[in-house]
Amino acid sequence: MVAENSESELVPDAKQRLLDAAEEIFADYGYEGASVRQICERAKVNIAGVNYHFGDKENLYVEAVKRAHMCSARDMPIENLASPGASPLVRLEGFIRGMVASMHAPARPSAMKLMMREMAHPGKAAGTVVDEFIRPLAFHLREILRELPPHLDEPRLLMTGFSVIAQCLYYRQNRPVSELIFGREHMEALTADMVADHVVRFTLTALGLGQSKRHADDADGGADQRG
Amino acid sequence: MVAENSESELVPDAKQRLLDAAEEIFADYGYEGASVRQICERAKVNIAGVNYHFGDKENLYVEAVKRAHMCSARDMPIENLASPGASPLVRLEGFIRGMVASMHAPARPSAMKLMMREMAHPGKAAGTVVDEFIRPLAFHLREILRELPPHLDEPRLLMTGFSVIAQCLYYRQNRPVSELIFGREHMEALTADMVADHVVRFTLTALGLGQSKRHADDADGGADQRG
DNA sequence: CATCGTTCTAAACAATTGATTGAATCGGTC
DNA sequence: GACCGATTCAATCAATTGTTTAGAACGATG
Repeated sequence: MVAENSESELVPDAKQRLLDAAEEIFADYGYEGASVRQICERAKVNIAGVNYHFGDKENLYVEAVKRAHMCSARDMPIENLASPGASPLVRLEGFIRGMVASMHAPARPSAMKLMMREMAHPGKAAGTVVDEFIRPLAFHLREILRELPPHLDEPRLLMTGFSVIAQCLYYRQNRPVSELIFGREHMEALTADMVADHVVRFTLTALGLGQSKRHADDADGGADQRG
Repeated sequence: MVAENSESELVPDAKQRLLDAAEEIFADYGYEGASVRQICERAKVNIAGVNYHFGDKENLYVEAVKRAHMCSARDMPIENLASPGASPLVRLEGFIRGMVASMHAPARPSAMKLMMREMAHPGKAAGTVVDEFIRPLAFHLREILRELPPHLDEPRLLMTGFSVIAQCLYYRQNRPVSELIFGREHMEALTADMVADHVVRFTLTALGLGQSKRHADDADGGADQRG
């Protein structure tokens, strides 16, 4: 039997170390840009370890992506923020705020980077990630939008969801180029709360649910979540 | 002297063939994933040609990206659609429609793919592309938004521009994963005009410039541009 | 024809890649 | 201690990588 993990194990298992290192290296350099030697060096594991524990480089990549998406799924706004009894409006706001927050400061940055990289150019691990993580999130948002007052037909529902997700994803997908355009300091001045407030207001106003019961105009700053 | 190009030259120069091939291969497989042999094979050029004409692989990549951005800059909404005398509202609508159109069906797909790949993970060629192409576009949009009725402060101006660009970029950056989620047929049902109409309406409504002089509610379809 | 610079070609370069081998080491069980 | 499966190790594999070399082919000029 495999030793699993003894209770007083300060350093993780070699297999876990390989997954940790693979997550970082693959996230930074991509699949082709990363070498198994580089990964094994960071993981402090012999080169043959990747073949012993995972078979080959490709399978190590797939397993790293799978674990990355499982780790990133925890702080996503599908479970923790969506109180099923609340009104669709507050559920939409919760969805946006949760998504902006997890994009702005993910619990595991390298896991998020790796997942976004795989989503930008879907490979062998994309199907699993979409099935277990992305699609439920997208359907969850669509169900929220479906219940909202301006009842839309299906294509409009789809595009409205895209408009919401696009605004949230932008600050992660296009942060490097945005920093090149406007300077890093201008981008770092945009906190998660500012971005979330803007996206919520922009989206709700676009849906015609704007200044009804929302905060008046500007200068609120009452950020409750994200302790 | 270099031969440049004789007038009755049916097949492009070897240097041009290398750039064409590099554009496609780099766009499809990325910098590390592409090999100079693969590029030279498609370009029907000897392996040493890349070293003779460009020095090394990296410089070939940079030149390919530069040319790709110059080609893609032609059908972008900064010059052809922005009539400087028009009102900022119609200029914003023109900006959005032009950007959505060039994202939906770019004149050179591989050039667009290569440019987006470089922007996703900025490398040696990102600075040039940003300076000569992306930043003017972003500043152009910001100037339009600055003149619009709801006069915003700088951070809000920035985020509003991001909301606009994010919606346009989404359909190019996240098309593969969107097809995985909802199926290719549902994505292909979204024509460029539908997307442009939605983004224009969504954005103008969000800015409080909604149903004033725009088309009434739905079912218009009067797409003028894009002959 | 001879000479020059430009361009292309075949061949090989050293280096790195992912993958594999067989032996050594470790931790239990008999 | 002997045995066993699990794990790790150093060493090496064939293949591919980007790069370079020397020489041939080309066209123009003298």
